[in-house]
Amino acid sequence: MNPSQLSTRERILEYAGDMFGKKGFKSTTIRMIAQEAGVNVAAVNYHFRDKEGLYAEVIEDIFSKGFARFPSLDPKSDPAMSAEDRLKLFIRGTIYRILSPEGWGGLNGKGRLIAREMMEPTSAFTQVIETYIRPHKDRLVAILWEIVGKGARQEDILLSVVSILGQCIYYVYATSIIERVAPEYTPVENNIDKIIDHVFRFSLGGLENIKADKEIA
Amino acid sequence: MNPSQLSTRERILEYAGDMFGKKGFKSTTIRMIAQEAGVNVAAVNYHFRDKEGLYAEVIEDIFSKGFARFPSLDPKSDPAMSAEDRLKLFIRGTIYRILSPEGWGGLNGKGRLIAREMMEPTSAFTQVIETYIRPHKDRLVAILWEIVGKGARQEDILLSVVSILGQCIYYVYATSIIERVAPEYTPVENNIDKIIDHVFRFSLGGLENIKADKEIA
Amino acid sequence: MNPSQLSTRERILEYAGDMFGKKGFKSTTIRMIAQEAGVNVAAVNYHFRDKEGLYAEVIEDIFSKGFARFPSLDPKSDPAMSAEDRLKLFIRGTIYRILSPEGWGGLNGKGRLIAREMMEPTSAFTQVIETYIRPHKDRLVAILWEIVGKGARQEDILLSVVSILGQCIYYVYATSIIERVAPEYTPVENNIDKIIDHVFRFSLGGLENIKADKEIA
Amino acid sequence: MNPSQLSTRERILEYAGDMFGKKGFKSTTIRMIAQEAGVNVAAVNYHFRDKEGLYAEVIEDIFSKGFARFPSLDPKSDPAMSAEDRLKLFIRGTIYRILSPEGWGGLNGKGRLIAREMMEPTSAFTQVIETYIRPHKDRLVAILWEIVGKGARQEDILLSVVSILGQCIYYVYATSIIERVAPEYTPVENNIDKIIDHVFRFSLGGLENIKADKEIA
DNA sequence: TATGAATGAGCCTTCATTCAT
DNA sequence: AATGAATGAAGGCTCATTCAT
Repeated sequence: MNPSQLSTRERILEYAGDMFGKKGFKSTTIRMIAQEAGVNVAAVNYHFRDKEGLYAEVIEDIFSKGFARFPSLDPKSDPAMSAEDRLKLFIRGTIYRILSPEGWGGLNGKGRLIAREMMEPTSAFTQVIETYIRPHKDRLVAILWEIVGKGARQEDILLSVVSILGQCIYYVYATSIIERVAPEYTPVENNIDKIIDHVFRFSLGGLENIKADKEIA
Repeated sequence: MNPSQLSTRERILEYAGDMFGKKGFKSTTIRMIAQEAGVNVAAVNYHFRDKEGLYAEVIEDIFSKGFARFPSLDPKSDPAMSAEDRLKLFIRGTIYRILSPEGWGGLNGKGRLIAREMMEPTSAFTQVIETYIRPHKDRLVAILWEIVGKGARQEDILLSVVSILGQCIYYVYATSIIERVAPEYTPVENNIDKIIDHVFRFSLGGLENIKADKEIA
Repeated sequence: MNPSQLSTRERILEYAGDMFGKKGFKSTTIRMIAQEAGVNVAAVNYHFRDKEGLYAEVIEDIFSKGFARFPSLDPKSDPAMSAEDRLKLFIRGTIYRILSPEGWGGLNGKGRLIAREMMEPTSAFTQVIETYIRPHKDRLVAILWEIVGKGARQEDILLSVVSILGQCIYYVYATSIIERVAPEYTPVENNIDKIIDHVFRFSLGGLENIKADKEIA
Repeated sequence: MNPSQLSTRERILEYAGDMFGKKGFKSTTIRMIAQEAGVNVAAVNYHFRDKEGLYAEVIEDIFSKGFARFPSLDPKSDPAMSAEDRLKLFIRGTIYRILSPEGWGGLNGKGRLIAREMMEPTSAFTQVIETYIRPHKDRLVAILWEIVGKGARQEDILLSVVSILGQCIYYVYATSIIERVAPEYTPVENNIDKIIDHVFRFSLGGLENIKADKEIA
């Protein structure tokens, strides 16, 4: 109700997101967060029960905001749109969400937090998977069925889902490698549209091959 | 020199690899490693100077063994082999290295350690990039030039490298998600050959599209 | 004044008694009390100034109610009664007060609180001693003078006071030991009348010996 | 082995005993103990695992030393001794153990710690009961059977055990009350022999009465 | 009268490291 | 080469209390 009360809680959440992202759960101390946020250590425990509680809210916050800003299916898309066009929108949404500064900002932003969660999910994450990730994946599956055709094998669809998402996400994971072996493409954020185009084209070609194989088989 | 000295050091290295992989650098305590290895805590500092020193040796050890067992270019390949065939060997080597139990065993093995290093490289990793990863990538680049043709844009080649490696590595990163949303494909290790086939086909299709675009352009 | 105010205050007092009894002063937190009582933490400080203030009121409350319900000299006794009979009434009152569920309920009730106070009296207790315990003891002294005879030594009287009260109170203190080494007598509350008889008989015998010795001496 | 190592551990144990006795488990901080003992806080955890581990060793230490110095059956006693004489030795041993400065020193010494344990036993205490207290009680039971005669009821024996031990221990528990209402008998330690005589005489009289009742019944 | 928010002090514990042996 | 003892720094958490409302 009172704006200053709100701001304490919000401020903690904000700085906690940054810090958890930069240093990981274990290396982040609530003392540091409290200091940055200009509040007492005990305030963290007061508002979020414990460090894990804070972490869980941070994760939930990031996902809800990220998917609100860049939904898995762009609202601009309409049913009349071709499956290919919707695939492009899907890829665009995904890459903007994970890479752009307005989204999770890649490995140097909140993206690192998510990347870490994917590798070693905490209990906070299992809920996130059901709420955000599974529906996200289901939407991609639906698009791929349309592109590859009803006669496709489910296995090929699922493996293609991985192929497409893997391409997108690798730009987050491999940031530090890209910085070293292909510095001309960093910061990755500057090349988002190029990346989107490439992933779309590459994936379309890949699906074409899947479709062809299926027909042959 | 003396076998018991060697074995203490080696034993520490062995258990440290497991533990760092399972719990991360910060959450792994040298006490735990020492206990598992049956040695005194001080022995770790004695042999590796400090925790970071031990970690660096673990990383180097994993990479040297992993690339020795599954080189980026399978020695069975020969220059007469087609670029496509060499691409398949490359993909096979990569996926076997990161996913198979004889390699890094994916996210449940030492693969987790490497995944973590990619996300937040320590000083130990920068050397590893130069020694193992850059040559690895260069080999893939060479293969792609052959497949796409000399007239391709360098940018397309690099983005395609990411597309291919991203597909492979996503199986490691996304293990926990796959376990939840597509449990029928876990453990991922059981589907290695299926995965290799798919990634190869999908990538070949992708590259086809890149090549076509180039020709059009 | 207003009933809801009264009830808040009373409710805190009630639950505080339970909790202080069960867990001791230090281990009882005002948060726990507040939660059980369904009031805000700050209400405790508001009504009782601080934790110690609450504690002092709890102690006073317990003593005043306990001695009101089971006075040291049963009102049924009258001056014409023999000293022996009054001793029995005294013992009965004491044991019922400390052990019976209608009294302090022994070590599993508020008795524990009192036991603790005896061992480590807080400032709240010194007043209780003067108000309740000293008169209680004085009444027993008077009875003993009558039984042993005016010629007794004061010292013998005082030591006998301890002998009698010690027997009674030991049933409270030693509850946990009795539970282990003589479980057939637990819960002690079920044997109150047996205990009263025994303590009376034993004490009468003891006083007989004191009297005899005195006469010899 | 090394005297200074031994002394660190021993020194902690010593000061911990004092402090736990004076302030109770909860109010005693390992910081205070460490400071008094002139060692680092972490040394406590190193040697005793945690605060509870330290406490358990303190308790065990106190009991083993107390019963070693003042056994429940004085070694001077021999089988030819009369049951009455052995009762006196038993009472003497008990009271010296709990009250004398060479023993537990009453409520101002380690006796307070034990008193607290009796009231709210920790896991450390249940073992102590079996090792020290039950055999202690069994010895008293044996003596009482001899004094009261084989025809006595077991119940009377057990209640008499409580009557005798209750008298002894009350001097510990009620120290603070005695200090106020009968200051001429404090410090209680100065009157140990008087107390022993009284408890013995009083108890002998009590048992006489029990015996008589039995015969009548 | 009563409360939710916030605080500051303090506590137990963990951990990497050092040191004497 | 290897260890047991000991340390200092830091971290998460709890708790009684205060304050503005």
